Amino acid sequence: MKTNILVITGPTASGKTALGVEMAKRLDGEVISADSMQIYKGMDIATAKPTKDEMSEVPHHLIGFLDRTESFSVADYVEMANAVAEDIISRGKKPIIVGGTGLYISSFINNVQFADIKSDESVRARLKEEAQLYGNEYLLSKLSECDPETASELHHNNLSRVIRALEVYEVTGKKLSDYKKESLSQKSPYDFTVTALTYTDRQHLYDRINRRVDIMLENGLLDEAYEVYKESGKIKTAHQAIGCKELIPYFENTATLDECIEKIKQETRRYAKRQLTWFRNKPDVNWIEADENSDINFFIKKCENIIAKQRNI
RNA sequence: GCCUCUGUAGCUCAGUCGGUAGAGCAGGGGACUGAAAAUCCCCGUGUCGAUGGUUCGAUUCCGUCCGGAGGCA
Repeated sequence: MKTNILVITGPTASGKTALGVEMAKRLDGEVISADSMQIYKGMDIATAKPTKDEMSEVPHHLIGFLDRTESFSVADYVEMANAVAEDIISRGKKPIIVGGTGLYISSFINNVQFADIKSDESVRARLKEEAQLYGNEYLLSKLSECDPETASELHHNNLSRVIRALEVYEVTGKKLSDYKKESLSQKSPYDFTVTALTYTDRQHLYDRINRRVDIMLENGLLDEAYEVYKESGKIKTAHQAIGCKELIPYFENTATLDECIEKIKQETRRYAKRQLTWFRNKPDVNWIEADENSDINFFIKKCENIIAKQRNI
């Protein structure tokens, strides 16, 4: 019988982390984080990592293991998450996926087999230059000649995706659309029970976000962001973290602190909206809908009810 | 008290030489296979401050009233 893995997701600041810890305690499990920013060392406040207490109560994996100067990708994530899950199960424990990076979670659930095509910076740079010289439309039309299927799904302004598709074709001679089909050939060895937290009234979520940003500042976000700012030249992907990049204008004296704080809040709200969009239209998501009065016990109860309907968890 | 300016989308403002209006921002929806906390796409009906008048027709012109800003005493 397949192992059933519990997944806890939802927008940022919805309460995933705390629920993950509680469910791990109840199921004798360990948490596998699914968060593209918590993988990095440092940035503990900005990425709202679980606290030291939470991590000592329950083992957490794939958090804070990578230097900020390193780059990372979904393919790396799926590979590592698979290895960790296998290890946890071999020790007789339950893996629980907790996080808000939709692409990572979906790729793990669908057991996407990423082919061994690393990104080629020189090819990317050249394509980017071509786009600047001849326009985005030109690059997309170039893609539609070698990979019409992918091209038809992309907008010419979505340069990074157009470039990636062209890069794949140039480096391997094979279409990205074909790779995609092949990548879904193997079903996951696990079953999944996906739960997603949300709030009946979006404003409640936004209130939580605004409050959490204020707390982050009280906890020393400024110092942490400054550390990241100092090494910004060396950082490849970690600089995208919300809560760090928005403070740069403040450090460079081109905006006030208040303006930057507002920006952090706004970007976080928008991020939450995108996360909701990601999961809203995915099949088999069990939504846990909270209101302003819901506490951790409410989430635990709902989650347990959902699990109770599964046979193999 | 008098004079001038001003009141249009949640906010900042265009505009209609009279035929019920449009940008930016905010916000909402969507996509998503190697940077994903990223990247990209789509979405603008609102008693045009209130009330009378002129007119076939007023948010637009005129009168009055109520907000707001400035100037003179």
